[in-house]
Amino acid sequence: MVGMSRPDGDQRVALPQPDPGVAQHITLTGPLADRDSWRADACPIVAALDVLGTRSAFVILREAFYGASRFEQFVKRTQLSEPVMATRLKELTEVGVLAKEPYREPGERTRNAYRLTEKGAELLPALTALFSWGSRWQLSGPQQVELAHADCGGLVTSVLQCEHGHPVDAGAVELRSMHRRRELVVQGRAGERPTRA
Amino acid sequence: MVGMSRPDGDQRVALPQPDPGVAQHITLTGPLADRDSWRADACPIVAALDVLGTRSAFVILREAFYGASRFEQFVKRTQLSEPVMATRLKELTEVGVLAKEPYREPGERTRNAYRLTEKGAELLPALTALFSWGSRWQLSGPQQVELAHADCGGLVTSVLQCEHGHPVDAGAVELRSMHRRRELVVQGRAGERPTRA
DNA sequence: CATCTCACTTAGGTTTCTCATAGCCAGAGA
DNA sequence: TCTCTGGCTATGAGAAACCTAAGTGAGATG
Repeated sequence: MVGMSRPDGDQRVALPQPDPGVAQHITLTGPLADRDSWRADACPIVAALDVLGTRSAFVILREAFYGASRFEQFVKRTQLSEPVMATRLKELTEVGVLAKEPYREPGERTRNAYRLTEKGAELLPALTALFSWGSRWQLSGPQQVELAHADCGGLVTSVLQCEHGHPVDAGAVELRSMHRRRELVVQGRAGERPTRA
Repeated sequence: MVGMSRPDGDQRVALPQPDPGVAQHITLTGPLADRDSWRADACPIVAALDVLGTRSAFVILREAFYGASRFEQFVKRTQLSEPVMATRLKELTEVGVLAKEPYREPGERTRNAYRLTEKGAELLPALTALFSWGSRWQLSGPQQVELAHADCGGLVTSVLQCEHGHPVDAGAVELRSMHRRRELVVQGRAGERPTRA
């Protein structure tokens, strides 16, 4: 997808000179410490990409967050073809990221709207993270958009935080195997679906 | 990529019954309010996907964050083929997400290590967000992994925050066009690369 | 010099994503 | 009943992402 064709105005620019790599990484703990002793068979990132692994899925999600709900809107606003749109909407509905909701305009027949479910809505941090990164490192020039906090006007980004509300530095992230922690459930808002533990 | 073939143990499971879509979306402001009046030509998400739009790129990044740096490690740990690895590493290096760094083991010839640059390291929130989402909504069963805060042991996720440190609710996000805000630069740590404005 | 290994490259083929074009069908309006 | 429209579906083709298998080439080791 690197040379991914984009139909419209391309304004990609090489922005910064990258530093010779000096970056912290995640610490592997316990039985995971020896990376060559295990395989990432159940990788959550890959599992997520099984659902959103296409450009079209991301773009459709973007428009869903921008407020689109009807087939026609999705097609027009994403510039994707109708066949792709139909396929993707069906898939995203099947996996529960979108939900069909019949609606009827006066003098029209019943049609389906596609709305984000809670599962879909929870993709916002992922989309936002890509948005911020792309904005900072890949785009330049005018005509840019940004995400702002309605309350204070500040730029919105996606940051690492632990369930106790601490800001988490990249160097302070550990990967560990999850052995049925039943006690650490905190901060789960009521009505949440599959709260682990 | 939805039916994306995965070489190893697949343990995808249908977890929750999605609700009939009722989710807040982002508010479009100013000239962007009428979504049909503009095209998302310079979409930062698409720009990001131009770089990481493949499964292999994500998986390579994952392993980079897990500590891999050598060609052989990347191949073994990602289960990707050598041709794909060579191509992807070159591309990721070219766009500045990874940087080559020559190293030499005693009794070996000089080889290249690939390390995350700052640009690459800043993808952690995006990877983490996908990680959390995939873990919560797509995976189940044992053998799962999770990200924890080294300091307190709490689960790490990616959350929305504005530049003033406020937690941002999904309903409080606005999309606006960015007209050269030179004043609002806050919180920029020294040494940061392309701080806007 | 011959051999080995690691880091790639080349060649060939399959699957998936995408597009454009052309239907199809349900229901409203004439 | 005929037509129009919006929401899909079907078909066929090109590009891209992957794979396996088989090189290549630089620098150690024997």
